[in-house]
Amino acid sequence: MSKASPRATITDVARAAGVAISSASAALNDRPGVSTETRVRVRAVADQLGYVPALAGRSLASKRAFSVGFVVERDYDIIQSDPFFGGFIGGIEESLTPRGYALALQISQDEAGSEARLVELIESRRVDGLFLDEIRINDSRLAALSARNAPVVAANAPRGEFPFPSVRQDGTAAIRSLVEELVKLGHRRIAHVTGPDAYEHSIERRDAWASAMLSHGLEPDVVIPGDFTYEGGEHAADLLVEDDRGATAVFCANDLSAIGVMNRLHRRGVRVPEDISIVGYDDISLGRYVRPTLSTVQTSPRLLGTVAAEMLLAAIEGAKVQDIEVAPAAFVRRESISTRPADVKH
Amino acid sequence: MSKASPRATITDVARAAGVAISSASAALNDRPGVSTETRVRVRAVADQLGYVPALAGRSLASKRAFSVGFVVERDYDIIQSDPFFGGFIGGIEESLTPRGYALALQISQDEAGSEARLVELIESRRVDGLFLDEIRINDSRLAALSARNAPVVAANAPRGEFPFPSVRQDGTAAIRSLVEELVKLGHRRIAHVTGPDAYEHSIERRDAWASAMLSHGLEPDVVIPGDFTYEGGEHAADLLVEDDRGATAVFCANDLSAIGVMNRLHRRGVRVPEDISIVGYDDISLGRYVRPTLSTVQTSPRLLGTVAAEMLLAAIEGAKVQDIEVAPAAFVRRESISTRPADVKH
DNA sequence: TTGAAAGCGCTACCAT
DNA sequence: ATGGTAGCGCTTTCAA
Repeated sequence: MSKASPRATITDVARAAGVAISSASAALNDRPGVSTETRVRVRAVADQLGYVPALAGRSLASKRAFSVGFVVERDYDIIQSDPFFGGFIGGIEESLTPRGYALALQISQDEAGSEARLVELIESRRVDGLFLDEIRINDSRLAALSARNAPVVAANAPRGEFPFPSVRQDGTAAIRSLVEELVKLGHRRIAHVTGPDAYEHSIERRDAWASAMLSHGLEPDVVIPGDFTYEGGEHAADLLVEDDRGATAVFCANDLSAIGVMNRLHRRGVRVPEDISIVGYDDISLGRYVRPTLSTVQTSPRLLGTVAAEMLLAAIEGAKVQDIEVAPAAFVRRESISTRPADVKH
Repeated sequence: MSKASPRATITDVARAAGVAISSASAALNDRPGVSTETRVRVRAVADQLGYVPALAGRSLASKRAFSVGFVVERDYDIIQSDPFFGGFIGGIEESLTPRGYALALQISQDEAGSEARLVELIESRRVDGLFLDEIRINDSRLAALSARNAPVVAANAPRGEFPFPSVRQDGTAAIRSLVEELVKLGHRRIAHVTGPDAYEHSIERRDAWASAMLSHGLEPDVVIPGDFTYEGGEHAADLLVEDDRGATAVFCANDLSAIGVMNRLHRRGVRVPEDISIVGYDDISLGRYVRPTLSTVQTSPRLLGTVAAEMLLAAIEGAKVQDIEVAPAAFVRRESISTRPADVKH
């Protein structure tokens, strides 16, 4: 191939096929009103010319961007170790590509920035719709986007009042069975290392833990603040060791902090699981690479992404989209839990 | 705000400001030929109307998509644990956003698919340019993209003949100093767990290791095939244990496989670093979360992303872009290495 | 400095 | 079934 031959346009195709532009368009897009013969001829000419429709033209005429946006709100350096991110995006892509849609991915460090990026994406009509995850209590993105009538699909939005359709994966059942498992192993004091209070899913996990504890007649009182990071887990471990309520098991709001807890306990001479049992949440691959391997709640970010993308495309096409609940997360027992140490009294 | 008020266009702005569309356009884009007074008035009207230029219009008229593409070639489930991915994308984003560009991210499972996606992105003019990483020997993407005159910037392309500009981070110096460090600790047999032969960077790391070994008068003969995965590392550990050449240290082509090696050795009763020292490559965060913490070569994916994006934008604007070399990767010593076990003879 | 108008590539409507 | 044509929202000449 020689120098930058300007790409063939639909006009070229029409001319070469000896038909009107409108017929060429109809033929290429499987619209009715074209004879089979014409359709075939146009197609042949089109791919002989290597014709690929230009997005900008389609976009301008059809008033659709053929892309959807996702803004990841993370510290640049933390994205690496993010559990949800990769899987969710992979899932999104999986539904998007066959439909000719692309994903515009943006990254933002903070809440204000991420809202600004979302608004910018939608207002510049760079995207036809948006994904939202990690919903905050009083999340300001919600009002900003509903005011603009943006098609939006959320992942794991809180139940109840919520302005957009959401795909959800229930984790409460898994949390209940994890508590039950620990109780069976003799544990009575099961602590919880939380996520940041600002997030709906932090609260949800905490509530699920608390209610499971209560249903076993146990007091959900050992609550250690965490922040979903490894370092937050390390700090939580320190607090736990200094705590005098003698927790023998800990349920952490995510795997990364659970691993922080685990490693810190180890460094301080506390044995896992002999002295303290640990359970995380997410099932990041890392959990299988640490020693002891981490018991956790297995979630399905990729599936959530696939479903979310399907929902969003439907919403963009004007359909009334219902919430979808995927199969609930499941408790996965690995090495990090065992029976309550014999010498602990209650 | 009420229902879907159609967004203001430049025509609305021009009319409201009482000027021609062309003047409004010039005023809004800082082009000369507009009086300060007009400029001010147009701007005022524009943001009173909440005007945001529509991408499709700009795109069609200016023949630019204002986005660039990146196709990640990964198994959907592996993306999660990918070290390079997140940082690189974060860096790209960092340079893109201030310039009004967005990133179109695609994911592909295999080589053929990823080439198809790249071609599709560029031919549909959905993007103005592309990033390439993980270059293969005889990478078919190269010809496909140069034939199409696509602006492309690669990350860590092989030195020598290469059709596109590349940002690179040298790792050979770090590998040399890692070998030197191990030699100082008394090691003589330093094995290498490779990446897949198909990748240029696998070869590069292996060559660097071999040449460092030779410069110390050591034979680079213990080469164990790996594939950059955790499981590949586990398998390599098995091979290593069964190998009779008595390696006392291993340099793995990446951190993930190094951690696989480490955990597997541990399970098989080989102590790290007492019996065998281990070094990885990448410096993924995970390396600091395992026990012992992993010695490694620290790379800078985010910086590579930032620089690559700057280069790509320049290339898109027609500039002749030179290769850029960022500060070399550095060897980071952590707990996974120590002196050669006393009982090993050579 | 300003305005008018052409045209980017496509879709969609309306005649024929 | 087919062709002509009016835009979509913007940039960019070119006259005035």
